[in-house]
Amino acid sequence: MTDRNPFPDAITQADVFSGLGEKEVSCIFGLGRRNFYGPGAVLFREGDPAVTCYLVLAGRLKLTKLHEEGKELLLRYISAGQLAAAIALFAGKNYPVTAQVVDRAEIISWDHETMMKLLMAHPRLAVNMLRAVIDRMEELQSRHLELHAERAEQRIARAILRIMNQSGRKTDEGILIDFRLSRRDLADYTGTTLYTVSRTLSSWEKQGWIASGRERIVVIDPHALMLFAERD
Amino acid sequence: MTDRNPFPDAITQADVFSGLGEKEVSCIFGLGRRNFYGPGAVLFREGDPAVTCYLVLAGRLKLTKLHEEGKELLLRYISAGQLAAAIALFAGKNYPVTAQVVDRAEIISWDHETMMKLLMAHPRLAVNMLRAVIDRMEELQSRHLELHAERAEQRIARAILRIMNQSGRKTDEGILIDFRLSRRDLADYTGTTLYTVSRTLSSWEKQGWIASGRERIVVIDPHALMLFAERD
DNA sequence: TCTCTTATTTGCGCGAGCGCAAAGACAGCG
DNA sequence: CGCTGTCTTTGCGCTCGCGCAAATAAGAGA
Repeated sequence: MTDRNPFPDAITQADVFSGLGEKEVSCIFGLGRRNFYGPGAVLFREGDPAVTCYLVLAGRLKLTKLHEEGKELLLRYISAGQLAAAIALFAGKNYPVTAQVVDRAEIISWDHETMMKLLMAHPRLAVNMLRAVIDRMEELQSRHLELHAERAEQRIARAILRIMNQSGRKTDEGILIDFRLSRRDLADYTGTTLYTVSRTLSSWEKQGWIASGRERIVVIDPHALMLFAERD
Repeated sequence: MTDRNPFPDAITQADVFSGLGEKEVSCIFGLGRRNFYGPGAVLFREGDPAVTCYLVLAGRLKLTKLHEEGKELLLRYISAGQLAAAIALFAGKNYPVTAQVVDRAEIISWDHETMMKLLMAHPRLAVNMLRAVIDRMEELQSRHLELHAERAEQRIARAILRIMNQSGRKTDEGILIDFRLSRRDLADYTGTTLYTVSRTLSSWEKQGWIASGRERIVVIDPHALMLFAERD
């Protein structure tokens, strides 16, 4: 993120750009708008007309879907190199989710017409996006199955392992999950409640599998969690 | 489906082909293989290497995902004009679901390399597929939210309404759901059990909202079901 | 350092709906 | 027309985990 290297390799080589030439990528980037957002900022809200697609350059978003007063579902986190709101390609749609910044984030965005022209000009880009969406579809299908078939504690275990794999940072204590993650977030992500998550984490902490503080989790024994998630 | 009109308008004008010329469509069709399948036939099984994409010309498929002995989730039905297994575009993947024929079905299929070439040659096709996948993603997200936030009976109401809208046929009794749909299927679709579905349908039958028999449901009062699904 | 706010823990009771079991209904087939 | 397998119904008990309430802990800001 220095001035000399405005688009780090990690981004220009993001999955959505694989197979595209350097020139094509910089042309695509040139048509987008870059912005910074602080923690808690809302990129778009569920129900708003979908007019803009986003690519996260740095930081992290969370996508949520609302249901009545207070109840919400945390659908997924979007981290650097990933797209959000592919839906905005298609005119006349509304965002089906709300996107909120977790950490401070840098984001590039394209409006609907621009992105559609880019897709028609670069079939490879369309195919890459198709792949990204299909991958997410698969993940969501798996979580849907878990929600249907597994007990609350197992879903919590899987959620922690999934988030750990995506965003874990190794420390001498164990694998630290590197952003604010409250009991409430985990509950919204796993389809349980704050209370159940808290009770479960407490019991794992007593067993020495994890260490946890306020909005902070360190996984000490991932293997134990895996076994727990897999067992009948 | 006469000899003179091997691909009826309903199919050649399917959403995935919108915006493509007649010549392009017939070229795409020419590269596929057509087949008939009987009820219960399995097109592909979860975990098999994904090598072929399918488009349903007539009939109906169901996509399911397995979890342990006997437990399964019914992800969605695929009816005429819809694609299945877009995942097969990408080498080295496995089918994440099982596809089974419900009624007798006619299906056209393309292997992985062919479809990938078609996508690169016809960006419009790629964009249409992207749209189809995104639409399904949205539907799955909504169902995921329901599974998380609503009680079993409300989810069953929504499921019946959704299936009714997709496949209802008007009769003098009410709106008939036009294919074999067992209590077990509904349970797998809504994430409940056969028992809960049976109890719920019985109670609605007593209220006169529906009529039901073995693997058969007629919706008499859709409005009552809607109100029931929406209420807190 | 003190205060205020927000996150977390834990006890307790309750209700939705799961799941077994057994009986009843219906379709298909010879 | 009766047999057989499958689908459906319904009673009953039990468990998971929700959800309130109240206490406690941990940051954030002045």
